[in-house]
Amino acid sequence: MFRLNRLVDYGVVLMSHIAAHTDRRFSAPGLASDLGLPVPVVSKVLKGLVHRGLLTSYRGAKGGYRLGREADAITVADIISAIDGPIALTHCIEDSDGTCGIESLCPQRGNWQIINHAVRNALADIRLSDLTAPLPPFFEPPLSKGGKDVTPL
Amino acid sequence: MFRLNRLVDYGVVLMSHIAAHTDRRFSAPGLASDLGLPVPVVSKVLKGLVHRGLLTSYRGAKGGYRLGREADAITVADIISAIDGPIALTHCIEDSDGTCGIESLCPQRGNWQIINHAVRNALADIRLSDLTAPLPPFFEPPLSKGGKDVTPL
DNA sequence: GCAAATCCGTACTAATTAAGTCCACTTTAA
DNA sequence: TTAAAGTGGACTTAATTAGTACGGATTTGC
Repeated sequence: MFRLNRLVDYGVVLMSHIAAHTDRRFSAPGLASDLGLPVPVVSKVLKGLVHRGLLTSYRGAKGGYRLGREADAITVADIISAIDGPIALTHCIEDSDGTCGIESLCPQRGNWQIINHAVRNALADIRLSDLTAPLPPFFEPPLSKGGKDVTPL
Repeated sequence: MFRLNRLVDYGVVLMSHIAAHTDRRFSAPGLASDLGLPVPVVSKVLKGLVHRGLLTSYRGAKGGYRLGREADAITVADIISAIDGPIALTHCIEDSDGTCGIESLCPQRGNWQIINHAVRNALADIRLSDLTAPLPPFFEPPLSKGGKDVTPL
């Protein structure tokens, strides 16, 4: 179906949620309950985002995550490639192990680069700050009652 | 890896090959041997392309395939969606079976539409006539044992 | 009219990839 | 010191994709 995989889907949702409250730290369990997803899954996604610097993590009790840089300096392409690896629509672009013997002669290579660039550029043009829809108020954790999810900074 | 599936890869290669010789009909077995792919696989891909009118098929002996319309009236988005189904990067756009209980309230929907549109537009801007690299005469297709990528590095 | 070449549709199996889980470890606040 | 967090890697299961098979329909040319 030519679609992003689910983890990327989660990633975008998580990032836009976190971006909506830059003054807070969000814990993995808290985010998981916000989104109704299993903790290990959320954790896995966050892991990738941290690794690429899109999120900063804080360990220990009251630890959690916040944006690694400004929301307008993070693009959708960044998020996708953090979780999913490089955005390469076809097999031959990404791996350089030389499985294909005819390399430089390859007549299709140019074609795929045209296509790859078009898509990459499209995704690199969308910033996190353009994705303006956070989870609405009624999805937010019950802060007043023990603040189980979101740790205020 | 956020990539097109292999059949789409084949499809683009097939289409650009066929587009390079608009005066010929190409049979499925002929194309398969040009690309070094199994006939049933090529056949499957061509099927989808015919179904969407990107190719016209001719049955019977001396039958085969040719472009269904001018190369500059066929876009990469057309090819992808013919083989792979609609270009919908995330799950919640395409199926309307209501698995997602919050549908119209869904705060992420708008975000995904931004992203989907960007990618769709990028792909719809690339025409088959822009993909100018046919298989050159000296191209010797690698002998395929099934899962080989058509597009070499 | 028949045989050969070709496309058509569907169902099936195998292979690959993605999704999700688990666990032992480290870090930090109280 | 203990509990609440993140980290990293290995693992299992689920889902999807790739590829195969086959019976049928259509056209050409002899």
